[in-house]
Amino acid sequence: MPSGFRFVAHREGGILRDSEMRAPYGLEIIESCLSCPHREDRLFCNLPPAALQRLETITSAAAYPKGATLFVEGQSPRGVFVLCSGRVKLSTTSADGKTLILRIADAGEVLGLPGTVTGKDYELTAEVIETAQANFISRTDFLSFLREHGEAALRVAQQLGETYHSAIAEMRTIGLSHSAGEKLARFLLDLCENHPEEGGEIKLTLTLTHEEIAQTIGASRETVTRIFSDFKKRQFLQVRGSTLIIKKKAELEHLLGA
Amino acid sequence: MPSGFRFVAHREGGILRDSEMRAPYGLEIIESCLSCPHREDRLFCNLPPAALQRLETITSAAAYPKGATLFVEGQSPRGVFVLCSGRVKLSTTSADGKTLILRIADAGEVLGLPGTVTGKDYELTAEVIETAQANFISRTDFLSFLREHGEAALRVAQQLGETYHSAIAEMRTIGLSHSAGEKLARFLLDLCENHPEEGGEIKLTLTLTHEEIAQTIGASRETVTRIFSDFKKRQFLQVRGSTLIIKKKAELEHLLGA
DNA sequence: CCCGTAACGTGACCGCCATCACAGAATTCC
DNA sequence: GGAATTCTGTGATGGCGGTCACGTTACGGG
Repeated sequence: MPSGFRFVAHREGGILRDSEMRAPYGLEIIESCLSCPHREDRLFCNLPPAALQRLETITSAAAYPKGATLFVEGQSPRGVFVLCSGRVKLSTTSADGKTLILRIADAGEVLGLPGTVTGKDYELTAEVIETAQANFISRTDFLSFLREHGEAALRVAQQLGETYHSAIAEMRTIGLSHSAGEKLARFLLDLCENHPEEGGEIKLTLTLTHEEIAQTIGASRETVTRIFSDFKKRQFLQVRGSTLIIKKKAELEHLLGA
Repeated sequence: MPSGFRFVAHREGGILRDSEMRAPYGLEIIESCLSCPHREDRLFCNLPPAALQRLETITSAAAYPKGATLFVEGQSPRGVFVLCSGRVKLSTTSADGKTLILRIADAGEVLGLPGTVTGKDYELTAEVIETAQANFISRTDFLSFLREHGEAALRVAQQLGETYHSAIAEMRTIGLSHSAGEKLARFLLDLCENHPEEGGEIKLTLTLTHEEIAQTIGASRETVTRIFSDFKKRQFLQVRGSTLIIKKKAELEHLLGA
């Protein structure tokens, strides 16, 4: 179990404001699940009050610094982590040290779900890349909760389905591309999905290093660097610090066909 | 909807033997879910009788010849297919016709689950490669069934978790290998998992063509052929018709490290 | 502010494997 | 049983990209 694991104080009275959450409990931002801003749109939305209260009692929160690992590939599943804030890198590594990044999880996602539900070992390693707050629920508690509350089990199934979707998407970029340029183009276009186009260009903040991008698309760090400068030269995109501006999305899409 | 879709006659009386299933109903082998040999060890095991009977009413069975497609990538999800017998190829295709095979589903598996649960389009194409019998359950029926029977929702979550596992495994062979030889070795070793070793060798029946293997591991057909003959030359394995004998599993494993 | 480390940029090399092209073998199908 | 189609085997070729090597830039902490 990673160090720095601290249990959340159960809410004792009325609803607390964000500003009140800090000092009193010695925890920052960590708060009751009931008032979590992600609750509504994620895993445990619209559950009956009884279910939410039960959830409350089996949940414990903790803060993890950058570099901490929530769980490691091959471990037997301890339970799930509901990511409240921060970002987590999910990866797998081969015997000789080569690593493949599957995805970067954002706030609101539930990590360790497949392993926890099936009982098989975690198949990925979860490493914090941006200081994170996560609520932990032990496997036994979680499973009995799901058995008691069928609605929650259905939400879990949906979440798993979406995770599967994203895995397939990743497989497509790695497996169906003819060249590294195509892979990177696919990767960038995937990023564009959730960002609006304005004035013919799309602005994104890309916090990943070239190395990490390389591990995501199955290429070497050097090629990623080279292709990026190629794309810049061809005016497809611009990079300023950690912000990336896609200027010619159409051109990138044109790389996919062949 | 594919042609050849026929509804199963509901069981009217006592249990029928396999031999009795043929002529009377004009259907071969297709029978009630309640007596399906795969029921116990798969998705709907140990459900209470009420749930099973409800399941019975929303299930319709059909036979599909080799080459038929159950559903196509990009279609909006109609529902799930419980594969009673036969084998189905699950694949995805890029714009320029290159295809990637994710896995071959065997009897007992449930197909179309992620799409049906999440409501997103099917992300894969399901093509029958060995004449199949499948029970279809429409999306609306299936979802209301899951809402009524929470235990079933949990089983669905588990099934999804396992599917995810196998997807990760595939990603590892495609993404973490340094050479095509390594990919093929990984592929073969995966096949060995479910087969017992006897006398220092493992016997498998491999019904896939070189082309299909190539599409599974992300390589060209020719390289698969070449590496196979290389492995034969090195006495790692033997091929007799559609049976494949792994003679030196250790040597194959040795290829993975580097 | 300066130093140490991490991340980025770039050149040279060269091996693997995709691609093309075609020839046999083994099927399936009339 | 012969024709057509699909599958397997093999050579030649060329380019993509992985790897090594090193220089430069950015960043963060004492």
